Amino acid sequence: MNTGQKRKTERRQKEQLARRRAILAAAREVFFAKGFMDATIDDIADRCSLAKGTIYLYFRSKEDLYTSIMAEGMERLRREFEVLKNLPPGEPGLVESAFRAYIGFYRKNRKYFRIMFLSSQPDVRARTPQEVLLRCMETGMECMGIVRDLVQEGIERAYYRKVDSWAVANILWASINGIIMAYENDPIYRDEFAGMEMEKMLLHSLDLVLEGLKVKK
Amino acid sequence: MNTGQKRKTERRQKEQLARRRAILAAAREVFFAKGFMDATIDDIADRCSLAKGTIYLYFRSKEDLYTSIMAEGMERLRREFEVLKNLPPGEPGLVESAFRAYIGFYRKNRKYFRIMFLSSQPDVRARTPQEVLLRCMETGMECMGIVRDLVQEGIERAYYRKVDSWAVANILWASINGIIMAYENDPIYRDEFAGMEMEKMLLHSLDLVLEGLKVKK
Amino acid sequence: MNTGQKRKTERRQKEQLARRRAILAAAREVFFAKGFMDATIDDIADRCSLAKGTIYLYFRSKEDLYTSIMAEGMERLRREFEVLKNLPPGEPGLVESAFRAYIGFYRKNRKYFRIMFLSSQPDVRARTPQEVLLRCMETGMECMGIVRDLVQEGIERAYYRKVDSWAVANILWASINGIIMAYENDPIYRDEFAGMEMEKMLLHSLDLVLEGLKVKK
Amino acid sequence: MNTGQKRKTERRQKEQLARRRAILAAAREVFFAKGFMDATIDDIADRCSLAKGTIYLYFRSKEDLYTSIMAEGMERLRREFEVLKNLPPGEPGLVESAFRAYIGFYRKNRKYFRIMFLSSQPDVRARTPQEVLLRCMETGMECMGIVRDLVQEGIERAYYRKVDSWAVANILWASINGIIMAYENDPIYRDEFAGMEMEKMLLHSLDLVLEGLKVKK
DNA sequence: TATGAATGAGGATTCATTCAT
DNA sequence: TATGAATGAATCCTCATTCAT
Repeated sequence: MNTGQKRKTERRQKEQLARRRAILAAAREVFFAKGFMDATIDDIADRCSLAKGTIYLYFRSKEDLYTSIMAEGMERLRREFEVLKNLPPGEPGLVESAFRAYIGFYRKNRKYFRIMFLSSQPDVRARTPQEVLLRCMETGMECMGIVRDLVQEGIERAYYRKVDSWAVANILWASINGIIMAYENDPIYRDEFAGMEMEKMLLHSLDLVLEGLKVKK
Repeated sequence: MNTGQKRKTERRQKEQLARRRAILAAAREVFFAKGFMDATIDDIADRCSLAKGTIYLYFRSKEDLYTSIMAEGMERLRREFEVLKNLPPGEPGLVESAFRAYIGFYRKNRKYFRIMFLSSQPDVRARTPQEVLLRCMETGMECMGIVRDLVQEGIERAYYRKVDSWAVANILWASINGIIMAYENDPIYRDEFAGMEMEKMLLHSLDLVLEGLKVKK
Repeated sequence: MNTGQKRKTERRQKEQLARRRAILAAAREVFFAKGFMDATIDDIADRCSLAKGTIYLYFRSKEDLYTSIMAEGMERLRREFEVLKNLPPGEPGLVESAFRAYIGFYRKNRKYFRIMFLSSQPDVRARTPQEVLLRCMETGMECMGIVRDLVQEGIERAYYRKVDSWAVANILWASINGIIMAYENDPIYRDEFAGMEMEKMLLHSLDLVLEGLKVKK
Repeated sequence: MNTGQKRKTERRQKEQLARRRAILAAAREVFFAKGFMDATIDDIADRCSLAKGTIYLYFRSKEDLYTSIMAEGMERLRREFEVLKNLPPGEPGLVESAFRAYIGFYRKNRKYFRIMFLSSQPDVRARTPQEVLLRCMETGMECMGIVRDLVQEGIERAYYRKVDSWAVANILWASINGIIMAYENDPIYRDEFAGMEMEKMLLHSLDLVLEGLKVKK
């Protein structure tokens, strides 16, 4: 009630938030490095110099931690795409911007990918609460919605052929994911096999799809 | 030495092969249903009515079993693509045929997908022998090589623009994987979100890319 | 020193007592409901809306709390029996009165029974300070002493045979406990098996023993 | 099928039984000494020189072990009482024989008592499968049924008053339990307080009840 | 005095792998 | 070769207790 107490509470909340963040940071590193199965709570506790029990004051379980990282990644993605909403409409090249935004997101958050999009093993799924999966999917849908709108606008302005803009958004999305996944799946893929930098491959892909979208003269 | 012994040996080898197949079949079912982490050797032994110890006479470890399934899937894929080699060259629509071959493969081997392409978690990777990963990748490359040749031929016959045929093969491949993955990742995706059957989405994607490949008049 | 301070101290002491009682009340409910093993200090702290640390300002340990409840029960029992001391001596039926007093106590304090008489598991014992066990036993002895006196009086007035009055007191006591325990041990016992209300069974028992005590004509 | 195999199987079964017994023996000692809460699977494994995991090949859980001991005790009790069924009917003193049988059982199986009759804490109950509790109760009922029959016979032969023989059986049973419990609850009880050996006390109790049963002349 | 965050020892259970028969 | 009993390392989570504020 009085200001002293209020301050105290505030500081405590700040500390709690900081602690939570520290744990999440540790968990991120450990999960990124080892995956769900091989990561241990001890690893995480050690890395943030807290007692094992403390982790459980902030997160209910190993799964809870894992899905928190998933949600974190999705939130980052959402933020990256928010920017696109504020682009001046009507210009050509907006789809390309979206594409580049996604690439940018990937570049900045490589490690999240495995956790966000590649966790489809039944064992991992079994441990992920439906609710979290749904929230992740919704975020993805939201981002794809933005892409769809951009495509739709291009169609309306006669830059693009009359295609199903929602499908195109999905396809663009999936293509990027597929390419990233191929590269991520094996570090040697890039140089030895694909013979091309991932980014160059992604731009190739963009070019191909955009070309396919264009109205023919 | 004598024919009797030979026969005996032959029969024994046959039995061994059958045993090995039975174990693989059991492992397939179990891994498909539960994923690597949640599957147990007991599950597999029970399902093929063999003793746990017997499994270890045929496979070195749980990982060995898992990667054998991976290799199995790859082999199936290779066989599916072999057909494409024998198509009469020069006709248009060959790329589409390859695309459809891949879709066909997926339709017949849905469950292999997770194991073949989605096993990129570091924990699973850590347990997969490099050698197996390489073999899988080679098979993939081989298949993509076929697609590349088809694209290349299209370019030479002036059906397609002069693009990097290897990149296009990779992109086609990745797009399909990306789309399948999106659908596989969540069964509710299809109806609730994408609003479209996976196959229709795949064909959309093919259309888009092919359109992007075509020479403009 | 001055009256102001004194009042302050008094109020503080009152508050402390109230706090202590609140904690005991919470502990009672929790121990009654869950037993020692499954009860947690958190449960207790939550139920009395105090911080976990506060509990430790009033009680040394979980065991301390538990044994305090034991002592509490014994104190209630003692109070119930105090009444018997003031009964007009010499009348017949005094033993029956004692018996009924005990039943009355049980009826009012059912939940204490488990804690008072059934805590003989070595694990619970190991955590109970000798001193508390002794105090409990002394209280029990005191109450049995009253019963013994009543029996003794009956003998002297030639209502009863010349038996060991102390043994009889013990036996009466044990019989009641045994019967109550049988019923308490399983709620289904009463209806399904014993085919009789506990109280009726207790009175049967009293009747049998009293009959055994009576001088034969 | 062939004799060799059969023998093998037989021996294996024998070994398994022996192992199971060894584990039970170890568990008995540990549970007797420490109670459920303080006993650990490690204790038990150590005591029978087996690996912890081996325990779980024979028993599903710590609870399963505990209740197996309970059942064991009940089985011993049943066997002790079986003898009574074969007593020549019609003689006086049969009830006394039953009483003595129970005392004999107790003397031989002291440690089972805590586990059989004193496990009424809600926490212990919560971990005991209903089914086991029921089976235990049934065995108890069966034994009491024998006592009831003996009482009934006494009534029919006019040795005893016309009382509810089932209630008397229950009361006899409960009295013994109550007395044993009092002594068991604290080893110092016997000498310091009751001033009498438990067995003497039990016989006192028997005397009292029998006297109460007798027909008065 | 009251708080409640932090601690970390402790224990049940699982399961891949081995090995005696 | 086939068996399946035995192993024991590995790990998640709980909770009584402490202590800085």
